[in-house]
Amino acid sequence: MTASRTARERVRAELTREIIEIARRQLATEGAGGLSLRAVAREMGMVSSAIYRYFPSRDDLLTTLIIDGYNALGEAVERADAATPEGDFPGRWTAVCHAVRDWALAHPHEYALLYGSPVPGYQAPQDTIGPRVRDLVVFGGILAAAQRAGALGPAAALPEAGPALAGEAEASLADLMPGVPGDVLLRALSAWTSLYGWVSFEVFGQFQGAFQDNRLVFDHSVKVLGAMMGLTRSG
Amino acid sequence: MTASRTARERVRAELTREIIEIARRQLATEGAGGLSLRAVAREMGMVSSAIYRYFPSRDDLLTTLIIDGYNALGEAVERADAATPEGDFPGRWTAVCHAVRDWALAHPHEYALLYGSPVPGYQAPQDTIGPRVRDLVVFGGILAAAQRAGALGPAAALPEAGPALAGEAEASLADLMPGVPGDVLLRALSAWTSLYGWVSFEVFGQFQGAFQDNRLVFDHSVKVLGAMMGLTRSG
DNA sequence: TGTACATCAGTGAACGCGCGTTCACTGATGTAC
DNA sequence: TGTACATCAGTGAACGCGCGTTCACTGATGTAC
Repeated sequence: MTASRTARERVRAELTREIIEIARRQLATEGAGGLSLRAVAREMGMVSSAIYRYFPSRDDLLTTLIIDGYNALGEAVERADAATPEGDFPGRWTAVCHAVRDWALAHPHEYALLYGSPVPGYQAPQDTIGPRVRDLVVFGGILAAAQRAGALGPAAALPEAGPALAGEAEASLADLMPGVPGDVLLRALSAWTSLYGWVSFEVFGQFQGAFQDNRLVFDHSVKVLGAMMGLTRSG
Repeated sequence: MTASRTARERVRAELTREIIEIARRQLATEGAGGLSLRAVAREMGMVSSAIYRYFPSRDDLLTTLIIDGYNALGEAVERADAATPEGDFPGRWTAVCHAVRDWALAHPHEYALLYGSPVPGYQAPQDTIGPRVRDLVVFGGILAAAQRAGALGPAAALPEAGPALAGEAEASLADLMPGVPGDVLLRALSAWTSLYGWVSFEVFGQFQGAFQDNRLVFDHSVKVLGAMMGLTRSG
């Protein structure tokens, strides 16, 4: 009977979903490395070996979580982009950024799984590649569309921070960088996060051979950031 | 005898160093979470409990490694800065960036320990705060000095990438962002790494209350990056 | 509709492993007189 | 310089824990005639 076969399969799908859900929750409390099949089984009220009816190994469960994570982040980014008027390219970029940040803050351990230290002993299989770049694809789409629309020019004048924001930046960073105006401090912060963002991407394997010579690209990137901060020579 | 007391103490200091050294090496092969007192003891040719004569617990050893890591990175950054002519502020910034990247690539697991996912169950004690900001202090010093020297103006015109670099960027990213000039692609890459750098800092606890309202600061930062990319409205 | 067989989910015990930490101990090294 | 005592490093056994994975099994669910 197709109906009854579907019944069994439906239970199976249901339990599989439940396992993933519990695993995700455990990730959130124990952290990336502490994911344990036995703990999942315990919470399911199953004996530990029963999990193997659903996932052939711990790594497969981890892979599923990773793929789901990239997809969740990707969907959030896609939704944020789609909700912004098509021609408002700066707005779309901003929306994407907020989507990434909001999702990450709401799912810190999943974010860590995707963009933090690689899980020791775990090698991501091919299946993760597609979902992994979903956010990038959105970003790329925005840039490409802006280019087609003629809305991608040379760097524009950077927006000034309001006095409130500049004041907060000065209050936070005055001891580290005395005398530097808040506006510059904020740009410096962007440069700093860009530096560590790059290095983390590279060290944690997010780039994996994207460029022939990472160092050259990095070097240029850093010089752009220096100019963005407004640094010039003296003496 | 002061001499003999020093002898015993010298052995102690020596072995302590050796434990740290082995632990650091293990970090490099096993990853951050896989650091094990027993494994260290094994490699020392000691019984596992003997380690407790040197470190009261696993977390203390971890703390030592973290502090040493921040200090090593900080020293590398300080050296790079000091080796650049004082008035060459863009050069100093660039040198600092390369120092961070070089150190991270040379010590990926230590970098992961410092800037990757937080180690589950580990709470960094107060002692780490000083070493943690050594690199930032250097950066702050450069900016503050540039300010005093009048070498910190409004954002300068961003440097163009040479044709070789632009070509490589286009080759790498053409499928994601078709039609976008290489020069813009490179700026976009900086913006992208800045986004994820920020989010990682915030999620992984590097900011811990630096600003009253992270979201506002982030929002401004993102708009600066949008302008840097040259995004404008259309339609 | 009813029966014989095949498929599959879940059980329970076991294997072999590694971990952090405690504790009573031995024996060497250092100290005080 | 020599002896009695205190300090300290390292030992070895043990506690109690959790892990991933395998395997022969029971019993329920689905399938074919």
